[in-house]
Amino acid sequence: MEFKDTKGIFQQIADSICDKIISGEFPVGSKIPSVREQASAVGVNQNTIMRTYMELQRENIINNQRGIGFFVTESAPQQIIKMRKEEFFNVHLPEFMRQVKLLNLSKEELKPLLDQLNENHEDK
Amino acid sequence: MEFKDTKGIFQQIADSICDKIISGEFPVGSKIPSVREQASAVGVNQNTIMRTYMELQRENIINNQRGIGFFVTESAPQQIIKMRKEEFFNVHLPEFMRQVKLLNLSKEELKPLLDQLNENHEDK
Amino acid sequence: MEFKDTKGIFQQIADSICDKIISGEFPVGSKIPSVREQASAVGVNQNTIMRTYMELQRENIINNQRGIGFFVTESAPQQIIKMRKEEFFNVHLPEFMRQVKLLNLSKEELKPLLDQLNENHEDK
Amino acid sequence: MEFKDTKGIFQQIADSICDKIISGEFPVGSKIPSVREQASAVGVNQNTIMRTYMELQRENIINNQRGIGFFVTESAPQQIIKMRKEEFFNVHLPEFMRQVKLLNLSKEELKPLLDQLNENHEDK
DNA sequence: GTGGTCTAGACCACA
DNA sequence: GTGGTCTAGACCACG
Repeated sequence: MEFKDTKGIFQQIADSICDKIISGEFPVGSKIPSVREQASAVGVNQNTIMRTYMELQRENIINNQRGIGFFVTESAPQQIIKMRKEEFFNVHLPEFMRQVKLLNLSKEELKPLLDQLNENHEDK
Repeated sequence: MEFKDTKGIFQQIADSICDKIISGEFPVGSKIPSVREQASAVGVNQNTIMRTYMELQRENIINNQRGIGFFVTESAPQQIIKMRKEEFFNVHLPEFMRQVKLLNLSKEELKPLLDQLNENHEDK
Repeated sequence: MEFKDTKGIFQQIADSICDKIISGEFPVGSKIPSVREQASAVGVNQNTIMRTYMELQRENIINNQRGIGFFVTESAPQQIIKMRKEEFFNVHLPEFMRQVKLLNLSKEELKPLLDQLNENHEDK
Repeated sequence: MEFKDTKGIFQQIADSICDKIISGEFPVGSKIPSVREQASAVGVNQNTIMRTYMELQRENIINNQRGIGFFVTESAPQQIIKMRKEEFFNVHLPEFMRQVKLLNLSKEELKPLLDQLNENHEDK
């Protein structure tokens, strides 16, 4: 049996920032909130935010212009989407299907999800 | 912003035992593996298993006959399914749909899931 | 801080036998129930009863006539009462008074106890 | 026959903390000693204290502010007193009266207790 | 510094 | 053999 490691708070914050990048809320090249702003916004210690930003910088998702702030890199959205899709198909989807099977859920019960899929399809 | 606390190993083991209860591998009234057996089976310390079992006992999913072992209670499967469904519809499904939307996934990409749903439907 | 050790099951059974000796239910010289009887009566393993009896024998409260059974000794009641009074005044009474003080209980609330005391007095 | 389970050290520590809460030594809202402090203070392992605190938290007697410490809840004193009174009248008092009867104790012998009661009465 | 989890190993009471 | 408690010591995330 393998155990999943903890998803630290800093990771969860990083995820939410990535969400905003791929949803367009933080466009390529834009400045993301400062450490202080972010810290008070999510009610967390500045150290934790700093660690989040450092991590994102290491992954080339943001970069730092000293004294000014952190900015979304050119390649950020592609990178994030690639990582997310991998994670989705390797982890979330299988786990979701396991639950669906275990609870023996019907199409009826998952109607909202099916509707969602139809909308996505239309976008293309 | 709310943060999910770490899912400790003991919790993950509890979940896997619950899985086995609702899948019928551990029927109502049956004895589940002893603390020591379970510990060596999953490669974990006895204390960790003990904590798992105590937790499940507090939730009336298993009970204890001193010197003999832990047994699956009558009400265990219903309770677990109830809890799981709540968690599914309140947490997992919304999160799953959020991902599906964010990654703009098509029906095509989720074909395995749709097949799964069709099978479940037929069982009924 | 000092911690009280466990009162084992065998001890609790011994106590209940002593109760019956000083209350007259098991008079001096009488035969107490056999290990097997006692075991099935209190729903406990025979080993546990055996240990109880051995303990009581060591304290000269009962003695053993091989092949016949265990009998209440001449000195048993005095011994027990002496031990009990010591324990009562050194342990139970102080603890009881502590609770009474902590919960700030009134005479009214302890009326049953006071009545009990009056009855005892009359007996003398 | 029912057997009382061992009162573990962690339980005894919990009781002593409850004592301090209802006696006013740990007022509502105040921080109780940290796990490490308490552990070294009572000469016990940290895990044992941790278990004590977790138990008290489950009963809503204390709550936790991450990284800061455990604090006495608003409702703690009422809860504790309620529980204690129940236990007193259902368990301790009957047992005490049983002892008093069995040992045929007189008012004279329980004078300290009666004095205690008079003091409590005056407080009201 | 705080809580929180885990390991390794011991010892106990009970069946 | 079973559960159950405790110790000693380590490591983590968070403030």
